[in-house]
Amino acid sequence: MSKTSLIREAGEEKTTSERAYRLLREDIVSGALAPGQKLKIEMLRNRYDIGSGPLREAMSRLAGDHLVQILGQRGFVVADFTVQDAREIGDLRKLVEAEALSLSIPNGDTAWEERIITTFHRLERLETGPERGVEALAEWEQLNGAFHEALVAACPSVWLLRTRAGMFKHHERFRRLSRLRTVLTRDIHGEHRALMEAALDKDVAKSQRVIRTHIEATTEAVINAIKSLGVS
Amino acid sequence: MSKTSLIREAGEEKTTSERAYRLLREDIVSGALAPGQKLKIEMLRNRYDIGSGPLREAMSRLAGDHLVQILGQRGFVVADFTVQDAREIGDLRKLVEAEALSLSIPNGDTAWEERIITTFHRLERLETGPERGVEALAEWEQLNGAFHEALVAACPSVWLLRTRAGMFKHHERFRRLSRLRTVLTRDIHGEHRALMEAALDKDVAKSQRVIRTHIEATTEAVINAIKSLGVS
DNA sequence: GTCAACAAAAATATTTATATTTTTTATTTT
DNA sequence: AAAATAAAAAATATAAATATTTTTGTTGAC
Repeated sequence: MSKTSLIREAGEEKTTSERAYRLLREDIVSGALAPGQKLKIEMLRNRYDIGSGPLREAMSRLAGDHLVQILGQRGFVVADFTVQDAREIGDLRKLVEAEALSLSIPNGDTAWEERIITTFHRLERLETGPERGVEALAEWEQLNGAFHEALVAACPSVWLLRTRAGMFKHHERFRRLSRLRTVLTRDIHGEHRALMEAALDKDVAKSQRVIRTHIEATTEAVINAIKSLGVS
Repeated sequence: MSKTSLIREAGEEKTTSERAYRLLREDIVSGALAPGQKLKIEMLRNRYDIGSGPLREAMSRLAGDHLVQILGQRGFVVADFTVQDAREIGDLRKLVEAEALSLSIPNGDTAWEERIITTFHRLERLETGPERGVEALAEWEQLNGAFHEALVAACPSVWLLRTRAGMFKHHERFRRLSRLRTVLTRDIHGEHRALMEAALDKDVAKSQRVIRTHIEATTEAVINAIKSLGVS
């Protein structure tokens, strides 16, 4: 079985473990593997055509990311979450992202500004364009993530960025859930514009205010969505 | 070979993977496995008498904690660190621990206060007692960790506490390094006392000031120690 | 003689396959 | 209904096979 060549063609990943990690992570964040669901080795082997070794390694790594929980001698489950988790992660994201932004702004050069403008326009095109359905969700998520990342990209602390990215990724699990259910009454596009303008003005205090409000609003929307779904 | 019974006698851990995780983590944090060192499977198998499967799982998990780095098809290494890392982790710890403390204080009950007092006194006994050598280092580290944890224990956000614990643990790698080399000119004991008093007074603003100063001082000491060691 | 290019060998990492242990489920007995 | 037992399923660990990287040694050009 020449899996090797196939992997190499795909391009990036050097090992089966890495592929398993990426695939599992995607399926957990997207919700394809539901919170609380048991991750049976047998099932996953069929699903991805990957042996138990690499799968176990991938799940161990995901446990470090708090996306998978290890149950003693009883296997792995997708990490469950509650309304409380959504609130906590939102608050922590607020704390960390505001800090990262305040360090990024005074450090931002022309390339940083251009990246913000570019990612903003891509996002704008999708947000103000013709209404599209659920298929646009993954795309919006991608562009939204790129915009937020562009804002903090000039922050010199990789540990701060790493922590921010972790919280953002976790929040994505919730955001996806909420967008499937709620009509977006918020003016997200306007919030994004305000964010961009404050950053390009190099107004740290205002940027922090805006991002905090933005994340708070997102968190509230997510929490309402979760509650309406009847999740604990 | 009846390893099982041995594990069970030891008590806690249900799987070999978990034991491997604990052992490796200890050896990395303590410095027994040096930063940048290659973690060859063969070597680790001899060292711990554990098979490659569990070892690889443990290292994958440690990669999630950023204590181990995965090198494509070329194995694992102990995560290296620089002066820059020490500063960033210190700053992040400052941000997160001050926030956790400010949420803990208004939430603290009598048991919380008693725990702070208890852990402080244990630490005080060691810090003001007869001068001891390097053997007391691990003990001091343990008591210091317990005191800091007691302070934030009433914080209701598990995600915040989790992040704080991660940064604290990372900082421990640096702290150990610094204590091996530098004479402690700082009045750490006094800082700890000020910290306890501000917390028990339920003075959030003062507590935050004190903890920030305390962490800053620790970070500076660590950075000087690293520089004197000639680490990049 | 030194350096680079190449090929073979060794070392190492990774994966799969197999064996063992543990947990869960079903069945029977008290 | 509760406890005990047996059977099945699942998780975990070991050992063997496979693939990759690194090292070593050789050849040939300059």
